[in-house]
Amino acid sequence: MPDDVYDVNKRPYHHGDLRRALVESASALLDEGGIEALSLRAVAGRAGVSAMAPYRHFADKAALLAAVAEHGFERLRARLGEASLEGRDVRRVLVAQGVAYVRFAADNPDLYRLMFTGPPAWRETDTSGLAQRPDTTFGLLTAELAALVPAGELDMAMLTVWSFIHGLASLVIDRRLTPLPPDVEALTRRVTAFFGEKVFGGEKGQARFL
Amino acid sequence: MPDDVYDVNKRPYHHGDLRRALVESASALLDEGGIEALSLRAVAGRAGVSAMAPYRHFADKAALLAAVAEHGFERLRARLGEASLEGRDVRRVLVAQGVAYVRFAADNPDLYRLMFTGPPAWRETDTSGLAQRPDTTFGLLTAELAALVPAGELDMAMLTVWSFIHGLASLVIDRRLTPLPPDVEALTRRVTAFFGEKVFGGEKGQARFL
DNA sequence: TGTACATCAGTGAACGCGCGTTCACTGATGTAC
DNA sequence: TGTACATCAGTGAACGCGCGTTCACTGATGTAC
Repeated sequence: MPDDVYDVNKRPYHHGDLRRALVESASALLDEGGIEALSLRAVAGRAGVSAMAPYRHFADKAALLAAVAEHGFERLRARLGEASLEGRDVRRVLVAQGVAYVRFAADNPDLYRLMFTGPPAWRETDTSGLAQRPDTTFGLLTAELAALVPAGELDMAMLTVWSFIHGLASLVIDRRLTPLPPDVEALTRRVTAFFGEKVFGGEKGQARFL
Repeated sequence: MPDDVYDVNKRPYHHGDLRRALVESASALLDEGGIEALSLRAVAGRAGVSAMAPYRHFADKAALLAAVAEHGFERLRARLGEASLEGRDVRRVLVAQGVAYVRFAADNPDLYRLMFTGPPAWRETDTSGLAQRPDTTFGLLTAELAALVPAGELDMAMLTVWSFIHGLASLVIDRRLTPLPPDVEALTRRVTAFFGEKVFGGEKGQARFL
């Protein structure tokens, strides 16, 4: 009989990095079965751990969901960061970020819903830290705007941009565009460019793009 | 002892208009306790009827929810219709409709979420009839656009407007604007006017509004 | 280096709950003759 | 006008399920001396 030391299948009693593993299990479950598949027991089971183990790392289910959402924002931020490298033309970057934003939502619809709408229990909670810190998602998306609009319009422009892209992403993942266009990404590119041209195209006398 | 005929509290065995009563009970529960409070049993109970009675009128819970959402779209459509009477200036009407739209969402957040996102079970279902018939909500909101944009841009303009206003409404009801502005309605008016001016303000040589 | 012991990170059984839905039923209504 | 009977619209008990969470526990680890 092999000693336990040599039994690869024998998991150590202590996991080592269970918190991270739980967040990843939860994200995977969300991806595969949607928010309904995301039960605490399923998350624990997928991480190879008993149903009670998560309580060592999270106060309750809501706390785990918050960590999943936070992880989602990190991933979205990374995508937007990549998009901002697509050239030096500010308008082109904005379109690239818009496309990346909608693509992220389309690739992770249930995660995106969790990030923004969350479970009903969050309604009264302050979850502002998740999305609005200026160095995070929203900030990245709108950091370029300062170069395009007068200072006095910056707040309005930021809110306009965010509303537009969030609305577009939401309509796409909730299947509210009918008939669903065959190429969502091409549509996103077109409408984002249209929006950008209208809102920023004529500013400061610069040439329109696209 | 009074005869049953004289007992006002004695409900007749047959309800008479239970279907409508159930939709109204469900809407009220949604308003009071959110989507989590909307169980089939609670809906039946509030209508003063046994837990099984709804099955005479709806195939299952999802069918009841669909009826509630449909009712919501009717109410939203009525609000937008009223807003369109606020004058003859097309841009002014568009702003009024935008404000009415966001106000509807803010007044009925859980209903609005049900209408657009719905329960997970709807994800694969075709619910397009709810929102996209051209004579309904979306159509009302964008019917005015034809006067403002070239025919070739109409599709893009409609999608832009809808994305913007749906995104704004969603951010408001999901509390994603921090700090929450003290007067959401004033903010809505400002940003909608800003959006309208940017997107339609310079078209066809007409003067900008607001 | 060895040992005692506090602390940490898991286990596993069980509880209580509300849910959607099934089942077999009964009271009320409408209609053919 | 009366009656038989099909159909409609409700009742009420019960089922099975998965859930989040509680409880008391045990194995593993780190540290003071």
